Amino acid sequence: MESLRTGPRAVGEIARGMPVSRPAVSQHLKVLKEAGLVTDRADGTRRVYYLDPKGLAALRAWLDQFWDEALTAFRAEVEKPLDEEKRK
Amino acid sequence: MESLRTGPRAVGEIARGMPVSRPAVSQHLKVLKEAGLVTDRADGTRRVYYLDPKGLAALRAWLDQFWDEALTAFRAEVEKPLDEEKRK
DNA sequence: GCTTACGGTAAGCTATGACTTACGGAACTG
DNA sequence: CAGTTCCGTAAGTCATAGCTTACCGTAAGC
Repeated sequence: MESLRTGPRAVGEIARGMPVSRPAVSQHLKVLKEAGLVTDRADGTRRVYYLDPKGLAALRAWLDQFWDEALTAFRAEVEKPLDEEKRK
Repeated sequence: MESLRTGPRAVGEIARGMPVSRPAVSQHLKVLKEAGLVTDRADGTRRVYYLDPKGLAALRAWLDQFWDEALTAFRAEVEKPLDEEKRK
């Protein structure tokens, strides 16, 4: 995903900058595609992959909500002062 | 982490709602703690864990930046029109 | 002081994630 | 229509993530 951050790339192109084989990259991309995080497009014999904004948005939305809930709970915890200690 | 979303919890308390053993939960918490995503506090013989806002914030910041860069690249790609096809 | 509740850590097992090599198919190239 | 490039998938290997059981320390209750 880091490789795709700056734009579309073909499989072999990605693999060249990686310490792993091309098939390994293909397998990664397959998983990411199933997860909705990347999409691909044919370009001759090459296959160009790029990030899927929808997937990223979903991830962001999830994290944002998680963040909100956690922060709310955190505040509630802080502003729940003394009496707690007693009735343990 | 989902278990801690709504507030602090003790280890055993978390484990009870999980399909795994208590030590397994302890190990998860250890990793999360090393990652800076949770913190803990002693409470008698119990050990209470809660989300670490700092860690969450860092995660959010990373994802936000990733998102920005990706979206910028995405726009640039779309607004890069015809002439590309020719000089392949 | 004994016992009981709670958790961290060690040791060991197993499923599987992540890689590799090998192969085959699709699309351009001359 | 051969040869080349690019890629996906199959099959097999290996390291280890993630669990379990067992054990030990520490705090609290009676």
